[in-house]
Amino acid sequence: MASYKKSLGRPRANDLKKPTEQTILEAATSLFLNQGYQEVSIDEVASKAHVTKATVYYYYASKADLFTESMVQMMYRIQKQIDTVLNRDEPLQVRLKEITKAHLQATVHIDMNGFMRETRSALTKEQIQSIQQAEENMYSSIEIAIQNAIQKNEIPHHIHPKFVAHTYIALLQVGNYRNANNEPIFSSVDKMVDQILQFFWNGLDHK
Amino acid sequence: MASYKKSLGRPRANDLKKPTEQTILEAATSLFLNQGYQEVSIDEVASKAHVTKATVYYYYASKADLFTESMVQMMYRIQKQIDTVLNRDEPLQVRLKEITKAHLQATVHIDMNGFMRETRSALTKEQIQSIQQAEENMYSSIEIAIQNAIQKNEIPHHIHPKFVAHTYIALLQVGNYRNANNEPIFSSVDKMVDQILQFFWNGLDHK
Amino acid sequence: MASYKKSLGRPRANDLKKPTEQTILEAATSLFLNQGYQEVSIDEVASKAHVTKATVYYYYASKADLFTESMVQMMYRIQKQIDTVLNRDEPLQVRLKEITKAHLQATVHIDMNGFMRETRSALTKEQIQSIQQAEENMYSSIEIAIQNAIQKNEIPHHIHPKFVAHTYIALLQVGNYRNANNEPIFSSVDKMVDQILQFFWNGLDHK
Amino acid sequence: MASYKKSLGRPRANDLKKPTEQTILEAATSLFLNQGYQEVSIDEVASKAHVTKATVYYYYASKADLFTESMVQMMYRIQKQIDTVLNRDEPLQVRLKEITKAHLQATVHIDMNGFMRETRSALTKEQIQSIQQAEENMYSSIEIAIQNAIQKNEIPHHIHPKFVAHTYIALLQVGNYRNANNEPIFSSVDKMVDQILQFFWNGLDHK
DNA sequence: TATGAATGAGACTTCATTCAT
DNA sequence: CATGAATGAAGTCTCATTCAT
Repeated sequence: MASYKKSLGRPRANDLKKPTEQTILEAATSLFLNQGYQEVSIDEVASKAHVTKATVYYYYASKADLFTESMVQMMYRIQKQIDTVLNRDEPLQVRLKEITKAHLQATVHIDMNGFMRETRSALTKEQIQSIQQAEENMYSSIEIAIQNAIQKNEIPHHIHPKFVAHTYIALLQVGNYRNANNEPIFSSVDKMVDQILQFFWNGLDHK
Repeated sequence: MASYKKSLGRPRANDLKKPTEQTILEAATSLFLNQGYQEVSIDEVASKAHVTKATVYYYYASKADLFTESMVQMMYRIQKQIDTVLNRDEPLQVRLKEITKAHLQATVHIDMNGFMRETRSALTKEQIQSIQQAEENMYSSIEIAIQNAIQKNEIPHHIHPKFVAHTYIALLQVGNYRNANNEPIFSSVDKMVDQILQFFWNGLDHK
Repeated sequence: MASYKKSLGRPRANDLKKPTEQTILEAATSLFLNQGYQEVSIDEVASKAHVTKATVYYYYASKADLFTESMVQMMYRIQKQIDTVLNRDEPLQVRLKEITKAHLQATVHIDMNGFMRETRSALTKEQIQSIQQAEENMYSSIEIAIQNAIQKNEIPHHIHPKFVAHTYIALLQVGNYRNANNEPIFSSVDKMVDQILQFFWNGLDHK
Repeated sequence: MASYKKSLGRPRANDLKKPTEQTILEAATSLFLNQGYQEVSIDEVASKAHVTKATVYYYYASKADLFTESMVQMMYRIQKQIDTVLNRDEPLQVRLKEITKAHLQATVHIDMNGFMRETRSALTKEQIQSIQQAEENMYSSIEIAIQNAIQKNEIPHHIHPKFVAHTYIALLQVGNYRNANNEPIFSSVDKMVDQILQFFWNGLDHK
């Protein structure tokens, strides 16, 4: 099915070819994020990674496995990126602004809630837990930043960090909304970022 | 798959029975909401509605059709319920509290964003538009309530009604979050409702 | 499924409505001839006859029945037409010319051979025989005309009437051939008719 | 439906075996010729080729594809056979006799006209053209032989080669006719061959 | 390491037919 | 006379998975 051809013999080392395993995972991640679990076929993944279906199975025992590893790796990467920003020595407001902007500019949006509904019945309990763990780690990063900000009196003491972390992520989704004509709520990303953060910051401040 | 048996031909009249068409639609709605488009098979819908696959096709030309009509009808129903509450002569805060509580207690949560990713490629343009239209109508209801509240000076003049409407719905999603152990953020629904509304109300109030 | 509406009540007698049964048969004949047995669905027949599927079944016990009656009636009609011409008091050559021309101008061509291959397994033995009988009657008409022509010394004595009758029908098929671009062998029907008859007449004349 | 069992995965190599692809094509050809397009199910083809339905789809993307390739390959084979005989250095009459006899003895008869009516709506334009092209190639072979015979003065100059080629094939069909009792027109094949050729030869000779 | 060949299970869909009204 | 509602059986096609090479 795949018509892609490789030249014969062992590939030269300086081809700086990514290991096949990683190539496959990246192809899978992108497809799963854009189309959802069921819509993506192993053939599609294989074709996008320029290998054959059997090769995908050589590295990943099942589609559910491939999905799980894709999601976990992706969330891990996002978490690292968030962490990098959050660990800077700047006011929380500044750091969140950067994260918010980055998220709204990315083409790929995470919305695990919707994802899992479709996927749940195809995964084992362990696989579901792996993914949810990775998701919670993402939330935890933000939660910790909130807690630190509380200690630095950047935000009120009485707020609930976990709730606020989720609130923040939920507000990000608003920035990704498009109506039937594919138009966002505000025409510029910057406007959107400002509105979201202002709303979020106000929301925290309940005297 | 269907174990329920009926004999061939037109069934004897029975006034107590809901029309088959509606029975099927309800079965479909519930399944689609819980499992997503791809995970639900027509056989499952049929079996849940106590009819055969062929009967489903007698009323709905395709799975995509059935899905579209399910979603549109469902969102229409939700919109009506929201409208009923919103049209009461009470402070907005009181009315939103009721809606929030109702939503968090319902077992079914709408999250069209995630839904459509999975489904997009299976639907025609017209079908997608139908669904998105119904979704926008839901948001509009809230938007209008916001606008009315602005005129009554219940909330500040400078806020953006559409943005706020989306914000509100996004916050509702937080109330539906469950972690890997299926635990919500707060143990009681009432607590959750209060927190969401307080955050929302604060968020509006940016002096 | 059929959206066609009739006005209420018993139709007026002077509507000169063809009896429903015949309307259905005509719709069926035309569809079967153009698309073959399997390609035509009862729904299509019903829709073309402006009745519902159930009405078709009210008059014809099965699709195979409907097909059989369609074919038999059609061949009977063709036979009558051929007979009318053949019974005239003119040279055989003149009479055949008329039949040939009529056949080549008709949009519908009979080719029972091909038809029956597709249909055989769907019909009962009796139904197949009915159709083949009707077909043979058609051939017989021509055969008899040949025999009469022999007695009138219009054509040689030693020829085999049945063989010649089949030969004649086979040559008619040549006139219906269209190549990949839908072009016939000769550009005008008259040219085709002349060539076929000249070939046929020569063919008979084996001294 | 298929009762023949094989285990999953790639089968052990076995040089004696015809390639699966060809086995399937042959099974398909025979079934299509005898029963027509619609009557043949992929399951039947698979079962006749001792593979599963999925294997058929591994090699042929759709039923229409399988049909197209079957017909094209079959006509190509017939054309080659005809060519082999036609290219011999013998009088045309002798060569046609051999072809005629071979055709009447074969169990499989080509009658594309009837075939295509039933099939047209299931094939793409390209597929129909492929088949018609293969058919025309068959006719061309004969046409060319006719033209050569004209140059060698074996048959009159004034005849129209394409028309005559079609005439010849049409006459072959007469030899395949069977009445309601499955009896041919003449009891022996040799008699039939003689009659057809005599008629054909006479037909050509119109002074 | 990588893959071509094959399969089993299941999905969507169509359609002839039946039956109470 | 005519039909709306329902079904059973079958058909095409997809896809995750397996296995010998």
